[in-house]
Amino acid sequence: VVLSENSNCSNTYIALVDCNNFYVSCERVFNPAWAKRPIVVLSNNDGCIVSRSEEAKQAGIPMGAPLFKYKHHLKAINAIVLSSNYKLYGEMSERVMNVLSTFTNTMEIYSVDEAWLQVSARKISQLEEYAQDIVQTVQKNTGIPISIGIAKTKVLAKIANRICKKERNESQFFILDTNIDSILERIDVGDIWGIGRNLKRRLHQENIYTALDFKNSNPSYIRKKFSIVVSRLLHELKGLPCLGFEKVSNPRKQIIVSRSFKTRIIDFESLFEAVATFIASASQKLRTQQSLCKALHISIRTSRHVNAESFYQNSLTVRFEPATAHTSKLIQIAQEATAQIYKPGFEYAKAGVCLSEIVPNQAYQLNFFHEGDTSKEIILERICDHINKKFDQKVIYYAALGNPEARKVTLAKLRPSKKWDLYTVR
DNA sequence: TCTGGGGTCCTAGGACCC
DNA sequence: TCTGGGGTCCTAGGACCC
Repeated sequence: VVLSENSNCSNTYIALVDCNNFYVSCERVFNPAWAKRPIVVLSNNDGCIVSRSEEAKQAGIPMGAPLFKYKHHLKAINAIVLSSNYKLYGEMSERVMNVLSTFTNTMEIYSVDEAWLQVSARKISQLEEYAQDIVQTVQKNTGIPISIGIAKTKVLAKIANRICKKERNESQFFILDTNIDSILERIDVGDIWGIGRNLKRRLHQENIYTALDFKNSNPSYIRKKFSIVVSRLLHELKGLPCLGFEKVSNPRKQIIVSRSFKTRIIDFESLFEAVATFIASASQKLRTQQSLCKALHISIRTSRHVNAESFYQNSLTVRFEPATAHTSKLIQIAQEATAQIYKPGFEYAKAGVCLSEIVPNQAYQLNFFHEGDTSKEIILERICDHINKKFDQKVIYYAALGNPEARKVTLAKLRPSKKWDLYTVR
């Protein structure tokens, strides 16, 4: 366990800022009339509910629920049902993060709607003022409501944030600094950040049910019985910071693009067109972060919700030298890989690609016997990326990606769905 | 009929070495 | 007959997160 340098420094705090119902809140910024309406935002292909307004939560709509199970319920409560618009959420996220960055020197963007801020304060009243100021500024400058949890460690700040959201004591922040045990007593051990389903079950076997039980457990026993990961959580719960700050945004170590299909795919050609489309998108991300990759993983599968005989999934990882970020090279590799795992006679529901073994493109040592991406290829890709970005859609693409109109039918995520005409669907 | 997508980190165990 | 005790590197997959 590595303790941070400041572990004994009593005036350093960590603030976790979390946007409330982020996707729904983004939509409301541009449609103020929806302020009090129940709203849900759907996943790709309009399959699941991934964001809910407070009103929708109150009405009993669960997180992650498949839409088809709740359509009557949503109709009954006159909910607004929206397809997701990730471009919008990405831009709103950037605005929020820009505002937050003015409040600290040390900030880590943790997800699209969350950030950690390091802050020092001698008195609690200073922290309260600080939190209040952040809440108001973000609301004023972006229109997004946020909740803030403040404590000595990340794990405790997560708990503080959770209390703030669950118990909504009017203010939009909560500082967890005193009476910590009485709070931990009320928290289920499975609700601690980092404790998932499996660890919860194993902790229950050790008679550890609440966060307080966990905090009071024997650290060396936990380290032996579980792992370094769980042991760190225990120290964090005790107020000893073990989880550091990632100040710079590191380049991705793997880039995944995967989708469920709108309709099932049977033939190899269509399946490969989908895979090629994912490659094009993944390799563009790779180029944007100025990296190359040395491994490509392809996976395909039929629906999980079918009987055992018609279920099939397979995947394959291909390694290659030299490293590349070139779409056409990756498409060639993907074609062979897909052919190897494709089996006719199945109805494929999902496919994905994952680029890994990623290296920075300047530092990469060319293999003496192979040519890397040549400068002409690099320039060609750069121009295509630029044009596609400028026109905000795929204007130039490889023929392997298939007919874009046909692709829309299988992969469309923004296609308005007529069956929801009672709702507002983008 | 209809069930998301994109990440990180860690560990166990195999292969190999001296 | 008797069969050590380290160590490294790599990878697949588990577990967790939003």
